[in-house]
Amino acid sequence: MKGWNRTCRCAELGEGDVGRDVTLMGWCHKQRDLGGLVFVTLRDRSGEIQLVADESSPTEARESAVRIRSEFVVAVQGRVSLRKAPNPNMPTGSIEVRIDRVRILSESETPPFYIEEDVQANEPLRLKYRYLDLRRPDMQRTLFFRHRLAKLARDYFDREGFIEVETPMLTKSTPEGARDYLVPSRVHHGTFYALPQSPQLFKQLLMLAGYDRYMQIARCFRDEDLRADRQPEFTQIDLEMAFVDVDDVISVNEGFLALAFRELLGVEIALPIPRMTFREAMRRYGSDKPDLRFGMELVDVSDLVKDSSFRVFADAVATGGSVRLVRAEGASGMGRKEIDALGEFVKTYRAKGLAWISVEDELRGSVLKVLTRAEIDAMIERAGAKKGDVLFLVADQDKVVFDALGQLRCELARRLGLLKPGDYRLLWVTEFPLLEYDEEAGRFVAMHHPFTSPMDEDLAAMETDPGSVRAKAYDIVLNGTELGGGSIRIHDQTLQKRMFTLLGFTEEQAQHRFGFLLDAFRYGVPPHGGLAYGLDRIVMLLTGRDSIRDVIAFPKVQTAACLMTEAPSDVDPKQLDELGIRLMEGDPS
RNA sequence: GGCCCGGUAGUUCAGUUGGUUAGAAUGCCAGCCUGUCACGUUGGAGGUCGAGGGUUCGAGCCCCUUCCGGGUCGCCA
Repeated sequence: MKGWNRTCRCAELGEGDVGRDVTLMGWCHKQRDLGGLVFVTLRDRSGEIQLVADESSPTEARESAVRIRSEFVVAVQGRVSLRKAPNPNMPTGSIEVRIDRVRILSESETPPFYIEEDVQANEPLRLKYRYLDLRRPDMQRTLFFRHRLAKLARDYFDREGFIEVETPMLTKSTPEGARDYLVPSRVHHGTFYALPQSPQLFKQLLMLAGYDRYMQIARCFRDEDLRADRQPEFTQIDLEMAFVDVDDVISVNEGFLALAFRELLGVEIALPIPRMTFREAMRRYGSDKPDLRFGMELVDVSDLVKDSSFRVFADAVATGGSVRLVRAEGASGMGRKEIDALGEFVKTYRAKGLAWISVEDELRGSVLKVLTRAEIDAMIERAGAKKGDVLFLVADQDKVVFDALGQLRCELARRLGLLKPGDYRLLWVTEFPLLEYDEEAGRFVAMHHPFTSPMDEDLAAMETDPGSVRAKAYDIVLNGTELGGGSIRIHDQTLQKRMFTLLGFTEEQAQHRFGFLLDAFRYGVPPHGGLAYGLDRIVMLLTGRDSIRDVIAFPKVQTAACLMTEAPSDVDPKQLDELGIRLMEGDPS
C-alpha cells in the first residue's frame, strides 16, 4: 500500500483514541457534501465511522472527499477527534476522523441497491449481486456467526479427541436415498463419479481403519428439489466414533450443544437434554421432530367415535386409522375465514378435511349436526376443553392424521403467537423405525440408511415383523427442526447381510453397490456410530433466519441455479467430446 | 410433476371499469449550501410495463403460451 498501513478497522475506534493519527481503509457508505464541509461515512467489516473535511483540511484531501461516491474504496489518514455534533444512533457517533490525506483506491458504479442493514431489494437482485449483498452488516454478522460455530465445533471435537479427515468429493454413486449429482469421467467414458450425499461410508471406514474419533465439516450434495431450508449443496458437521453405543454419542454431543449455545447465544442448556422415543413423539405431537415450545398435544378420540353414525369418523377407525384432535386454547375468536384457511392448510397434508368444535356458551362447529351430544361432550372432556377453546379434528389413516395435526399444531402456535423468541427447546428423538414400507417400490426401505443397527431387543423380529423393528437411530431436534441425526452402525457381517436381505438386495446387488464396504468389514470392525449436524440449519435457527439462503455465502435459487455465476451453463462441444458425451436433440448447445 | 403468489424507472412500489403523453418515493447527474448523519435546496435525466401471441377502435390492465423469482406438496436413505 505504498507505505500506508491500516492502523485499525473503522468501528474499533472510540473516544479513547481521540488525538490519535490513524490510517483507515474501507468503502464509502455515504458522502454528504454541505459545500466546503464534507462528511464521508466509511464502512468496513467492523462497522462505520464518520470522516470529515473542511476548510482547515488540506485542499487535496477535501477535493478528493468531494469526489467520493457510494461504494468507492478509499484509504484515509487523519486524526481522531470528538464530534461537534455527536450522533447517538451510531456506535462510533461521538467521534470522527479529520482527514489529512485521501487515496481513492477504486471507484464504483452506483450499486443496484443500497448497502444497508434491512435491505429492501428483491432477493433475485441481491443474489445476482451477491458480492454487494454480502457487504451488508446483517449478512456479515451471519457469516461471522457461521465461522464461529464452525471453529467452535473444530475446537470442541479436537479437545474430545476427534481428528478431521477429508473424504473424497468425487466418489461412487450409491443410489439408495437422494438423487446423486453425477460427474462424467473423461478417462473412462460412460462412467460417472457421484458427489457425496454425505461422507457416510468413508467415515465408517475410518473407524475400521482405527482412527477412533473422526469429524469433518463436510460439503454434501443432493439433487432434489429445493426448499426454504434446503439447498442442493449444504454443509454437515459430520462425526463418527468407535467403541460406542447410543449414550456415548449423545453424551459427547450434549457437551458440544451446551458449549455452542453458551458461546454463541449466551444461553445455558440444561443437561441431559430430554429424550423421547419416535413412537411417543408421533403419538403426542404427530411429528418425529416435535416443537416443545408449546403444548397442544394430539388427543386420540377414536374409541369415542368408533360407533358414531358419522361415517367419516367411524370408517376411519374401522379401516385401521384414527380420529384425533388438537385443542387450540382461546381460539374461539377465530372467524370462519380463518378456520376455512386452516382446512385448506391441512389438505396440503392430504387430510380430506378439518372438523372443528368451538366451545362457547352455544357450541359452534362443523360437526355438531352429525355427532351426538354425548360424543361431543366426551371429546370435550377428554381434551380438557374450556370455554373459548376450539377443537380441531382429523380422521384418516394414522400417517395422514399425524402429519396433518402435527403440522396444524405448529401453524396454530404461529397464528396464536405462542412462539417466543429466545426460547430454545432441544430434544433427542430416539428409537426410530429401522424400516419403512415403500408402496411404490413394494418393499421395505431403510428409514435412515442400510447400515443402521437394529435395537438388540428387536433383532428377532427382523424377519417376522420387519416394520416393528426399532433402530439405534437418533435425531437432535430444536424447536421443531431437525438439527442432526445419526445412528449406531451395523458392524457384524451376518447382521448386515440380514439387513440387505430385508431390503430386497441380492448378494450381487449389495456387492455391486457397497462391495468395498462389505470387503472392508471382513477385516475387523469396531462397534461404531456417529451423527451429522446440518450446519446451515443450525446457523439459520440460531440467527433467526427464515431462509437457508441467508446463511450461505453463495446460495442457489429454487431451480438450483446460481443467479450470480449463471450456473449451470452449457459447455464447449470440445469438452463434451472429451467426455464422450453427446446431447440429445432439443438440449442446449 | 401438482397447487398458490409475484414480475411496471437503477431500486421499492401505485396504476380505478380497457381510454390523452404510465406516476410517486428514493437513488442518480448538475448548481447552491460549514455540523450533516434519511442533510437541505433548485433544476435535470431516467420506462422493452418480463417475453411472445391473441381479443379490441384502443391493452400495464382481459385471454393463451412462455421465461424468471418465491412458498409448498410430491421428493429429500
